[in-house]
Amino acid sequence: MTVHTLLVEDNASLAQTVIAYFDLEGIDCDYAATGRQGLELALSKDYQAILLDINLPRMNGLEVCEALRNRGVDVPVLMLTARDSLADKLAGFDAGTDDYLVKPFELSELAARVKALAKRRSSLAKQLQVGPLMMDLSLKTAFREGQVIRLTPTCWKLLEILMQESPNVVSREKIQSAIWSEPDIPDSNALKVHLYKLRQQIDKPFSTKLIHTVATHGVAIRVPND
Amino acid sequence: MTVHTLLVEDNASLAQTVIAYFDLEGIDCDYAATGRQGLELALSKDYQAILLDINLPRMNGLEVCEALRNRGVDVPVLMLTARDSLADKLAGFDAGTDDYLVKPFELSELAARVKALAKRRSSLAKQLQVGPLMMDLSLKTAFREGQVIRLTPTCWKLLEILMQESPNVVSREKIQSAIWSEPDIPDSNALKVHLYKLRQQIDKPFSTKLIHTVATHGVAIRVPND
DNA sequence: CAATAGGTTAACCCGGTGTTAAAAGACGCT
DNA sequence: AGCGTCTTTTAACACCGGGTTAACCTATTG
Repeated sequence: MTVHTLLVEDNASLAQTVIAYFDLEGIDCDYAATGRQGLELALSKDYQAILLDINLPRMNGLEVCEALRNRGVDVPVLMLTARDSLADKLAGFDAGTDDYLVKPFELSELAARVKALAKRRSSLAKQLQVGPLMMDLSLKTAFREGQVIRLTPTCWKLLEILMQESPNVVSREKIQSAIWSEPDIPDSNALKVHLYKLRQQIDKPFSTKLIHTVATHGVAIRVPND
Repeated sequence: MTVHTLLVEDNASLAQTVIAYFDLEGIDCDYAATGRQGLELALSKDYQAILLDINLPRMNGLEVCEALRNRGVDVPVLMLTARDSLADKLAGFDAGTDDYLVKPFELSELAARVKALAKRRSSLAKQLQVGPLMMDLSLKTAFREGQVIRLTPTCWKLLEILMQESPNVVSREKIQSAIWSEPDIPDSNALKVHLYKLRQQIDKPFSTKLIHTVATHGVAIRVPND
């Protein structure tokens, strides 16, 4: 069985070397040159492992990794770093990295680690995160600043949609059709009430509000200023 | 919600198979047999994803993709390739491809990727920019020199029209029919007032003015001297 | 210097949204 | 089935901010 991976690396010649070697090892490897492009690919396809250079144009490797985790992608990530500093490694694990390798490295070692990673799914659970808010999809539990948040089923769905789209604004129509299936959308102001209850749970007890209504456009969940 | 796609493929029987399968998956699919025809369709309609065969008569897939990008079309493109060579993949990303699939492929996988692409497109940050002014359509937020600009719904629409047309002058009639739908266009000087308020937000706090009225012709938003 | 296009200001009105309480419905338990 | 609890929906109301007006001001042009 072939292994499907994604390499995000701005040094084209290094990338080509790695890809050529992986080819011999039976590892299929997609390639992106920028962090942003890598993130897009990682979100659009299902890889068994992702290799991220730390230094990338547009969006660095740690940021890419964090963005992936925030959207619930739990593919194993291996970080490639030129700097052998402790700070980087720690930051890497904070961002949700599974392994790292310091440049320069042996191609054979890289291949071995990738294969190892591909075998085991990332140990991290599937979860969504927006600032201090965290939603564990497998535990079916939401937290803010470590505290458990109790949510009714509809509020859960509502929050899930908002977090998936975060930091974008979601139109009320979109929210409705996501919560209720077409025919039985409530005719009155049910959504308003659920939104209100959600706010009670998520924002009321804390100082910074995360749920924001954008007049006529809809609602967004995001950390302010961002 | 149905997904609208365009398939450009010269092999008619393969195309038919794909179209039939997509139908089952709820994916609406237009079809073109040549690159040139595909390009025309892609330019005339608004698709959520475009599937391009690399080998096409008249104009190959990469060329079609490049032509689309050059004209500012940013619809996600998935390239279908028979050759599994690195060169092709790289050339594909150069041309602005978002994803690719090597023939022969599973129909289910193709459908999955198309759906992923279509979804990503809608959540991808689309934004308008004019000099220091930036409008993020997904965040529903406008910035000037990094600062957030607070806009009322009508001012938002107004700015959107101006930026879309920038640096061209937009006539007042055009603005009106864009903001209000035909029957309920205000009879008095509502537009003047909104324009005024927009200026307050966008130009007042800064040294260079971006909104310019061109006597009797209308209004334009652009960086001066340009 | 009049005529006309565009800019400024403030007042009023209306609609979208937030809030609250109570009725209706779903669900598990005995 | 019947009870109690929790959730969802409904309805009614309060509130605030944006939209529209109209009236006045300024600039430009023939």
